[in-house]
Amino acid sequence: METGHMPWEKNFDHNSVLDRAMMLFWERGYRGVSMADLVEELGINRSSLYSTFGQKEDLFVQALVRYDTTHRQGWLDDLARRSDPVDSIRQVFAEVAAAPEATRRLGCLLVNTTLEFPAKSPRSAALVRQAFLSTQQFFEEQLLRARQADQLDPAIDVAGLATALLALFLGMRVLARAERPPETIQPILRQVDILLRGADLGTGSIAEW
Amino acid sequence: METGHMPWEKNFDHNSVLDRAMMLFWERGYRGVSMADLVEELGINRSSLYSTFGQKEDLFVQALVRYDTTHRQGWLDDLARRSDPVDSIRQVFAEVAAAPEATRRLGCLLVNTTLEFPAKSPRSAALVRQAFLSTQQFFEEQLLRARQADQLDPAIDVAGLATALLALFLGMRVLARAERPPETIQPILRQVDILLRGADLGTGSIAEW
DNA sequence: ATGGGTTTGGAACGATCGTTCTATAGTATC
DNA sequence: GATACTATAGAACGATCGTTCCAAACCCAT
Repeated sequence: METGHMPWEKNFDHNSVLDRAMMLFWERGYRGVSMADLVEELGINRSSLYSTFGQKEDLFVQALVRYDTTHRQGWLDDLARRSDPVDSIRQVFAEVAAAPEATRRLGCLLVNTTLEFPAKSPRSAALVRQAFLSTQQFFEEQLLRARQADQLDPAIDVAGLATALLALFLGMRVLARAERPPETIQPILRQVDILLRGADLGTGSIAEW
Repeated sequence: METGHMPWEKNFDHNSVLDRAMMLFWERGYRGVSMADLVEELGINRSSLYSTFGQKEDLFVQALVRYDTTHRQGWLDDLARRSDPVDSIRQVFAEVAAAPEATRRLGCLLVNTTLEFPAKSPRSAALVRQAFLSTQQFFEEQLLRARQADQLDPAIDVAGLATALLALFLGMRVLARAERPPETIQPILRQVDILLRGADLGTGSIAEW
């Protein structure tokens, strides 16, 4: 059969296969990808797929976890590391809005999953819930850091704004998945700025987009 | 067979059957409802189902249209008729947040559809796109009416704010579908108020929630 | 050279999918 | 009362679903 590897090690890279599976679920949704599709497009054998990743739902959960750690958590961590607290928040929206059409149209796997699963997979639901909470906490932490650095109107309700930012972010992802031209999403960025500036503060301390 | 009706008239009500089909799709998604489910839960015969509503996707599109006209357009029209322009906008968010758990958890069929369908059904995609646009226009119209009634800071970017409100609304529906306790959604209402109040206007002309 | 352990290829499983088809029940018209 | 027409009931279709199973291929250890 000519595999050219040790019989106890797989002849495919675990994470790269998982990444491709994640991509397929991202594009077509859980129910839109069949096991036959996975076997074909991952270039991995049916038996290997089951022996390494378990059932379809198991595989999906693993793909979802991987998405969460790399595309969400990793992304947010990068933003927080690279930018000011206020700018890191603005970057979240800016990067989604500025993403190339193909990427933007995928939306967010976590959001897509929420709306596709009708309480069927408790693990997925819990994962998504936790991811949303974590994103909200990201916003809240950045706002707190901004406040401490005097970059934020002290009158701002940090927790409340963090929730609204989360909702704006999720809504942006929905709009991106619908076939909206990018320029119709752009105005959201300015409204984020207004919220960050505070209700009654006409400050110029925040740089332009 | 004892049907007790004229052979040329159906023995079920078209719209009430369509409503129940819509409800099923709303709860479980397009792919989550099989034709067998529909036959069983609608109490209508398989053949009747096909002869009156066509194929599954046809039925879904009809259910989607019905949802759009009754639950979205009709709802928004009611709000606009019953309230001040500004209040009608606030009511949109207030009613979603205040809806009973069971209703809130359904989210919005149009939003759910967006994320479930990966460009598979062009009709559904077009419908959703149009519905989102119409909702955005609702916000914009109310804002314009508010401006004409001097209830709105003239400096506000009406079109931009309408887009942001749409995103906030969609995000709220996503959060509602995830298993969030209602009090975690509530803060969004205050942020909507802040946006409606304008970036640099500390007015008290807007009533409390 | 042989045997153990593991991946691989691909057939095959029952269940369910959306859809079609045939036979029957029922009421009008002629 | 025979005929035409339509809704109903339910069997049946092929296709595809997720999953399981088995034999062949492979490399190491002995």
